[in-house]
Amino acid sequence: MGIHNADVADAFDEIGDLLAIEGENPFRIRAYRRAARIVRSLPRELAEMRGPEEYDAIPGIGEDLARKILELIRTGHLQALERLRREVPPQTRELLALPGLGPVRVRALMRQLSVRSRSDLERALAAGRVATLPRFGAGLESRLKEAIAKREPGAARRLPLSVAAQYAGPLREYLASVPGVSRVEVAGSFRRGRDTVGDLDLLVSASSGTKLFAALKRYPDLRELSASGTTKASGVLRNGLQVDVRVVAPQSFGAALHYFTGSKDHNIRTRRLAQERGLKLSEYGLFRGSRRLAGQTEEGLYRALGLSYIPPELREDRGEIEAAGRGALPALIERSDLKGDLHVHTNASDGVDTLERMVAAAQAQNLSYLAITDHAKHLGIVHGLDSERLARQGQAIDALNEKLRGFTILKGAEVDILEDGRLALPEAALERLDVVVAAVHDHFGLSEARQTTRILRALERPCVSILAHPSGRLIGEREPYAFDFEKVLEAMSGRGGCLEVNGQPSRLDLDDGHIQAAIERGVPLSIASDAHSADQLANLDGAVRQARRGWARSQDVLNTRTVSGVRALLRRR
DNA sequence: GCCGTTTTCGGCCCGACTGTTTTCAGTCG
Repeated sequence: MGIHNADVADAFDEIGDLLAIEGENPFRIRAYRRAARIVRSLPRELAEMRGPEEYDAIPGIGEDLARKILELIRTGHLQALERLRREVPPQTRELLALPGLGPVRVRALMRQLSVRSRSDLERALAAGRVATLPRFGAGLESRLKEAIAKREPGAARRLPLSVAAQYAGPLREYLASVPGVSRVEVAGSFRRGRDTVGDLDLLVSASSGTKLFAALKRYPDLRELSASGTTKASGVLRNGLQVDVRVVAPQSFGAALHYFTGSKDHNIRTRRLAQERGLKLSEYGLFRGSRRLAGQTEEGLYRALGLSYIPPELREDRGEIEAAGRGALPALIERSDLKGDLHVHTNASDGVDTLERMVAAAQAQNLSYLAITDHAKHLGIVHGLDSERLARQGQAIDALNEKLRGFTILKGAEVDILEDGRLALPEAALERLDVVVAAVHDHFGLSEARQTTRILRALERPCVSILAHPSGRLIGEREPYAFDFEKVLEAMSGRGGCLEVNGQPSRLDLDDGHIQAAIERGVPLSIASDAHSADQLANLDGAVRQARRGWARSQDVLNTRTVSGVRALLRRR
């Protein structure tokens, strides 16, 4: 059916907003918003699950929300939401996104000036009626006029992590060069390695906040400084990226880093844990009364809370706190665990570097094998290899392998899965390869049923070793195509072979939730650069970060094995 | 609305900044 987790999350978010405008109990509102976040990042589709009992088992989803999920999936509607929409005009939600407007002021606008949309607000502002309301003033009035005139949509869109990194690096270096600054860390979702970043959170250890913020104000790439106190400042870069800078003393740095890294849900959980033990956790440290028990380092903080150290990639309140309490956190994979890369291109197809240069780059990256997987010839793929060119590349690989010591090149190809599930190369050509990477590159708009059948049919071919970038998403550009991931997992767990974690910054596909689901089903991962040039082998770093967010350990990943181990596993089918 | 070694009611993270303000509410992260 048509209801996806994102639809459920959107409905809960809308309920949360409308309840807030109504002035409901803040904790009830938080429950809806929290449930929306949880549902949105769930690795499995709710519609595929058994029903209310299974929903209720998800932490943060209780009896009531389980019932609402069921209602939405069965009927496509939520009576509670429709009732709310009759009480609170749904367009008032868009007012919440404007700066300085929260539920209290939106309610005042609605009740006292009959403002129920952005255009209503625009008229009320023009008539000079807004500043007359209690707790509204001239300052807020002009800020709102400006925001509406600029047609600011409110919440700025999230940038891919790799793009945010281009701005975070220079800003960090700039702040580190300010006199009196001893340490600068980029925290927030950037540090947690999320695939997209909404703003940059920088934490600074410095003798004086005001001096630092004066320097920040002179940062050439800064468009405006919107708030600046003694310990905290906020601004916007020229590209629209929001930046928050916080200054703390060294003895609080660990606690502040923890607080500023988040996630929000992880912080709330750890603070509650402290509270249950009669302690207080804030960005200044962990305290019993006025005595500081920890705070200089994150390690010390977790230790004092009775938890093992939780790597930032896991801090999403997805069970990491419970696991850390039991000492049962996974030993996450690290970049140095990777021994090879099973998906790269050369200038034989659409890459830019030669076979030799790709091999040299892999050696420089401390890898001991590399699968060359140029595109097979297919409509729309430029310079794709046909059987004959593939055979010739195979000879070149044999010749180079002769010369190499302690390094092996595997023969492979990235083969299109055609619309009907056939592969774009004949069986005879595929059989001669060590690694066949299959991928969907067109017809993204097929129905879920047809797309799933297409992929499953390709997976019936024993020669297919790896399903590359399985969801087809391009961050910020293209949504994943519709397909049933559960069915793909089921097929993979029966047949062997692995799912790829593609390191191209705009792909990072599988995402973290899918990775976790694959691991739970025992489906191995291939962590791949999909490099189209020698320097893109560095994509492996991003793919490892993504895999860590999916709780991946070294043993969950095929290419942490030696080349003979990989060969043995690929040959077993 | 969720949750429970203080368990079916009564709690629910904690603090900074702004200006609506003259002692604090609202917003934000």
